[in-house]
Amino acid sequence: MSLLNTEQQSAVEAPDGPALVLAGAGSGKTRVIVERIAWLIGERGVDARRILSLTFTNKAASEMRERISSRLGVDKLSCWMGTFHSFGLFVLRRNMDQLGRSNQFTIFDDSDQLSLMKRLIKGMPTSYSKVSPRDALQWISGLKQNLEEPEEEGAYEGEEATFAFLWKVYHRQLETVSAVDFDDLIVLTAKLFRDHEDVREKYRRWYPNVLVDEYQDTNHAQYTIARELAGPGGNLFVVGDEDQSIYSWRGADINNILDFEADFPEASIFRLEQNYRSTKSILAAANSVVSNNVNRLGKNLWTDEAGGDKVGFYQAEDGHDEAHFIVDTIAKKGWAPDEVAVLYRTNGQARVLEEAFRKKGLHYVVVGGIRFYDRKEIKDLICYLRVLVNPADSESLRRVINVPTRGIGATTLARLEDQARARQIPLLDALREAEDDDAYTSRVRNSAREVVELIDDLTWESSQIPLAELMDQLLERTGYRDYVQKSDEKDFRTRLELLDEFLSSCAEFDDKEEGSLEEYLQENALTSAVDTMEGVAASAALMTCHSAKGLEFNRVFLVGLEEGLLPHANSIFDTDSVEEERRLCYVGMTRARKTLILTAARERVVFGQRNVQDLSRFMGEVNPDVVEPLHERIQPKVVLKSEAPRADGDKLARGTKVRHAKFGRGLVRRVVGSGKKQKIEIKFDTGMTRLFVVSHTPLEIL
DNA sequence: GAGCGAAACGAGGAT
DNA sequence: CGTTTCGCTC
Repeated sequence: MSLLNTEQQSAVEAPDGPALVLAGAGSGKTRVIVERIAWLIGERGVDARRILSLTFTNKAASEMRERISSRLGVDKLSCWMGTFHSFGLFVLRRNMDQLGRSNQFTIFDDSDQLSLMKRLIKGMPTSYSKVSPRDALQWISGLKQNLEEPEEEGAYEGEEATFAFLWKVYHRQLETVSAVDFDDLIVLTAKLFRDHEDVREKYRRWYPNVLVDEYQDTNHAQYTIARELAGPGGNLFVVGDEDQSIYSWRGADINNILDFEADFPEASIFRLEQNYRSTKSILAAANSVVSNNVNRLGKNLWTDEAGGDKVGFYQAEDGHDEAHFIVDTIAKKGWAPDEVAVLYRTNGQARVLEEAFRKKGLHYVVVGGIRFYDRKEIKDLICYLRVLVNPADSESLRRVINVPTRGIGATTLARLEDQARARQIPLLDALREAEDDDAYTSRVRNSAREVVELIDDLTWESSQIPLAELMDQLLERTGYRDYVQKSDEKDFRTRLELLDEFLSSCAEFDDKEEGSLEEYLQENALTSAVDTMEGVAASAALMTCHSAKGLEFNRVFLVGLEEGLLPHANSIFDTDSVEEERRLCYVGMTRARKTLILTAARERVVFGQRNVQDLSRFMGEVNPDVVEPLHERIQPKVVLKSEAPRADGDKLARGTKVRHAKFGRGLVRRVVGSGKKQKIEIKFDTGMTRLFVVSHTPLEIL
């Protein structure tokens, strides 16, 4: 193992008290934390249990744990390591009662939040304006992450008055069903530490050493947790890079890092500017882009590495061409797929790339996008399990109360919920009472009994039998497999496989022989896409720049360097947002060790529309001395554009008979828009109906 | 209440 | 373009 350089060494041996390590990309900041913890334990004789290390993902935590263990030569390392969210969960499970709430609670993910908010908006008094559920949640989340609450009634006008109203009913409902959202895991913990001295003192004494990685992406509530734990002059050791702050939309406050010196005047400050990851060319390219940001402390990364290959740049015709260029390059260079990453700005870009990888027969994994537990089938089962653990969770019960359909439709559900609300009892208990209530039809009463018995039996069994067995029973008794099979004839196979996959994940949990059903659910809620990335052998990784944070690869393709994509269209009117996009671009570029290839497309299909794309401003900022254009094609593209007769858009109207070069005769059903983007819907004689962009469709008017 | 097709809607990044 | 909601029929 190579020795640490002088800067790293002095950071590792920083004196007690607050310390800020400003560490550039690839400067070994994780290594510094690893060595710091090893040093605290090995040299300073600190009890490992007294160390709390907070990371951005659970994967980062477990990797850190492994490195420290092998560094110290121990099997089991008893430091507490994990994300702020898992730490919040850890604290709340033991102290929620201090806040007057049950220690047993469900964690709501964003789809739970969204459906709850949608319903709350529907049920709002008409005096409030209609708002979008997403906007409402965002407004609420923005306040929460700053540990703020809405001001008194009357302080707001228009939309904000509605948001403030929703803030109240939203949280009232969360409390009623004993649930917390992701923000609450942080916010409630921060409040617990801030307002409850006994709890704070307990944890402060237990964890005199607090370390925070990726400090630039902490929000105010997370900062409060760290500050309260460490106390004035405490051993708070934070590591971050202001150039990699890419989560302001999630409340991350870059000022936490910019103001550290002001917050902790006695803090030791260290700067790590030597990069050990990338070649000179890659570093020069990345530096030349990020140096265009005004709002930064400013540092200049350097490296002893050789220049390496120049940074490649390929401007493709369109998204397909871009994807083919990538797979062709991988094949031509003979790169092992697992040393390659393709990084993009939006998840939507994965589709075309996947297609190309499949066609080329290259193994790949898409990291992120739709999570496994977000799939409808899995979510249904999770909701059943949630009710077993938390009978007050009426939100989860209402989702599955009629899944598979058992005769409790919207009207009955509304009646049951009215009952529950009037009597202030959970939905499950309202269902219990409906069993014997003549006011309901016998069909409903039977269904109610069925659900109640199912929940009661499984609740009892959940403490007796392994989770996989419990799941089996659940599937059996609900007839869920039949339900899936019947509901959709086409892809029921994949969906049944999904169930099997879920069953094996349950069996895996059983094998670990620790933890309750409750912990299983909570663990799942906090598992990130990157956490589960490991284990897929010999595959290229396809992911967003955000997901790639903290990772590194030998070969990196950073794709879609176009205005509107990177920088994203929603950011280009605001200077601060453009700076964040630039940092995101920088993060993407600095993931590369040996090869970095940038690509852009001249045209791209966005939202089903073929658009002409401008080259990204960031591409223009890359130092041209280190760029090599790759425009000579690997396989000369055969230009075979069929010059089928083009229909004149003006003559197309509803009812016009047309002939499509590929699909044959049909009838125009509707015409949308005009000019280049005009679209028409055609119903063909074959019975098929499709939508076309007129200017790109070989059509003939009959 | 269930089931189906049509219409409308919304699409950034994620613990 | 894919998903959710709407509105109709049985």
